[in-house]
Amino acid sequence: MSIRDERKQQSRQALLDAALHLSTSGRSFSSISLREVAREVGLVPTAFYRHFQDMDELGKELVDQVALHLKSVLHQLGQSYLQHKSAKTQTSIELFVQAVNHSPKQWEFMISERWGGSETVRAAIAREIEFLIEDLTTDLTKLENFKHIQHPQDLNVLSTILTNMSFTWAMTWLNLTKQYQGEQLKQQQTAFIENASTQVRLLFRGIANWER
Amino acid sequence: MSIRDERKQQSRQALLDAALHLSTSGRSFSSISLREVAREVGLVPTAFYRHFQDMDELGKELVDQVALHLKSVLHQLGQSYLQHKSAKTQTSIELFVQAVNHSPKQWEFMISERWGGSETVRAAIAREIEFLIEDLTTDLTKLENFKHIQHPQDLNVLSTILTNMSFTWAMTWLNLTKQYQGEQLKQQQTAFIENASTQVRLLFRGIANWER
DNA sequence: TCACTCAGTCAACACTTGTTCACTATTTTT
DNA sequence: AAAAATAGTGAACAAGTGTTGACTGAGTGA
Repeated sequence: MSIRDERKQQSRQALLDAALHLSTSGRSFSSISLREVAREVGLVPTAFYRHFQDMDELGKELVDQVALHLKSVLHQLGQSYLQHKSAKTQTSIELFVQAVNHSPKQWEFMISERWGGSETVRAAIAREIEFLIEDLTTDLTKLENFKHIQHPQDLNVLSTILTNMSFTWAMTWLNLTKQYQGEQLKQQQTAFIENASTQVRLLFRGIANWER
Repeated sequence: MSIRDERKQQSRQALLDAALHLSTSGRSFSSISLREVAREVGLVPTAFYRHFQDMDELGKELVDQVALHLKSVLHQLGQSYLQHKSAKTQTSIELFVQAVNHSPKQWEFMISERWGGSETVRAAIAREIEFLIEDLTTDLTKLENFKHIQHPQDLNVLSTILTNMSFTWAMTWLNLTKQYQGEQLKQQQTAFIENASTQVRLLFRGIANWER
């Protein structure tokens, strides 16, 4: 890649990073301005147009990038679940919140903009979530515990629940860090993990006794 | 109430209605302006200050009002569930989406602003949702099917799941109406109802076989 | 009846927004 | 080495924003 293309790529990425940063600092993507994003990376507003036609185009690109990131994180998470044979549900949840802690902005963006104010971003996210659910479904097919499920669409239902619930967990978890601190935070966190674990156990108890 | 107070109340309510309308027309609450709201009800921007200090205060009030509405709708829904003894899960879901259809803007506001761009609105909604979960928990206590649940916090977990999932259902349902139309819409809708029903059955199968 | 309260008006302010256009300076291509 | 391409600049625009202060006039209470 030529020097110029490389630098352009840097600026482009800086704009995307700035947008992600700004729209996960208590604001929403639809309420941040083109000028703010440009200012954040030390660029003049007009330079923005060298990279994106408008904020909507940046938003679409940002969704793609964030979704790609989350997908790899989730895949990694799934692998480490398969590795540890007799994995307890609680440790699974702990691994999950650890993953959320590792890239909080990506999770927050994906979840809060899912029903956010930008039409195009919403559409892009909906598309990515469908893929996510699809991927999870095929992963579940390979698990020993679900061999007794006859109708494949039942696994899809489970995948849908798990995905949606994990989004709620992630956001609730992140909110804890914002609301509490110190010892009280730790208390709330362990309480939450216990709660989420029970949710999963409840769900898997349903699966174990499933018949149409 | 005096004539003047009555008219003031009308304007106040008109402002709240306008805000709800604007923030559920593909936009978000944090991206609508004080002037827009005033303009929508045919008032000069400065008149806004006779009713609210700023948009945040209006937002808090709007959350209160919407939450009150949803609470009554949900209570009514719960009652009609208790009335019909052998209620099938599918008809329950159908009643639910019917309720969502009855006041779509309220549902959309509550759900999309739950993780939205306004700090104060988010806090207010979080508070209301906690109450909602609490109420549902006490309602579940009275149901015959759950008498075997020993730990009361387990019912709270179930209530949490149901509440969060119903939010996702409501939003997914409303999105169908925006994405499809005609015969294809009906197809998607019945498919969704089937899907959501399976989710509930899965959950209740877990409850039926519950033990710590 | 008459002074008073106050919801709504009007004009003005300082500021931010998206977008245009002509420009500069550096890299790439010929 | 000359010419072309282009990321970033700078000034300017029309339009929208929140908030101020002084006003008007219909309804209220003495």
